[in-house]
Amino acid sequence: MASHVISVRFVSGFVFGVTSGVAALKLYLYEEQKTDSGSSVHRLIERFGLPQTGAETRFYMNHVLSYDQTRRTPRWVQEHLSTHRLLGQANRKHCRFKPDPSVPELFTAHNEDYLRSGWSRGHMAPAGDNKISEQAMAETFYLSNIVPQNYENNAGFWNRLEIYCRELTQRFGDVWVVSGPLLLPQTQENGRRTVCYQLIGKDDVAVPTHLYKVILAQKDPSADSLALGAFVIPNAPIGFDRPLTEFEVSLGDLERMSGLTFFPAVERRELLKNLCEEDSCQLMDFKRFTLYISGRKVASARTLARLEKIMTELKDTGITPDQYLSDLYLEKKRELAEKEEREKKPEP
DNA sequence: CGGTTCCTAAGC
DNA sequence: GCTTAGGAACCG
Repeated sequence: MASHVISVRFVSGFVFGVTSGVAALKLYLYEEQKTDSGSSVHRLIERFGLPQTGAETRFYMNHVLSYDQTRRTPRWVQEHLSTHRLLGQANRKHCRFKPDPSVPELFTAHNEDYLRSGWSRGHMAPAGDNKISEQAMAETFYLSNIVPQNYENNAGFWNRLEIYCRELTQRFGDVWVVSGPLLLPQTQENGRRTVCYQLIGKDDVAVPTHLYKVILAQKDPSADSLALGAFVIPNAPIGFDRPLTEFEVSLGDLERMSGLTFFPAVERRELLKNLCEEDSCQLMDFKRFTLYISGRKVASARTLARLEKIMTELKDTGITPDQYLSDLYLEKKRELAEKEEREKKPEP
């Protein structure tokens, strides 16, 4: 009976996100008084309070997360992707990683923990999903949104997965994504199931063994058109020969691994379609990815020498520029030539 | 796009 | 004098 009331309180708190701790406490106490067993507990709580986990939901401009004060990482980060919000001029070069000011100093990670640790700072809500606003992008650089991530994985497979999520908005109107770290057990040689993970820095930031991503996509605003995919990605290099579907898991399996219930307000979960059946779930292949990265580099080139180096190195991989990159290159070349000519003239 | 490292100028 | 902030250069 009591557990039923508590679960209702939990769901309503999640859905509306406004149930304060005080209100929850009052409801809890009300239930206690009804069973006539809580008067001393009541006084205890009023006088000393109850332990706090810091796992409460934290709201930012374009993402929402729950922080894990034990691991100094998020436990989940949720965001909403739509075509218009992916447009904008916000630039990550103006952003800097830093401790989340809303996380108590005792429980926060610091940049020094990651420096020379062997692990990169991996976004859960990606910076690239927040080009619409400088502030929204800056908030994704709070370390509350960051986990220690393998360099190659971060720049490669995970990067391609994030790009795929953004591409999904072109075929589905709305995409919701939940991302986070996992500390999965491994079976030792003696057969014992054991959780083992590295801690880095003075703050003992936990290095996840895996990362997960849950993708919910909606083609049109009718409720039965939801498609969902859940993925568990090893925190290690993953080559272009490994398809995303290789890392797909059932939602139930991921929920058991993570201890989280995703999208709890979705009513008829059995009606959810499989994302990888509704869509390709194909990440960029090596050629397309290399062309894409070259395009980004060309766009950010500041000198003609740099520009030429980018194109030379591309051709060295055996990949010939497509029309888009060729046009981008020529435009950039013209722009930089003009700029360097202008800088040459006013010479003393 | 995802990152790091190096260098300089600002600021205490 | 030293530390910090931010831009430039570089790599996958």
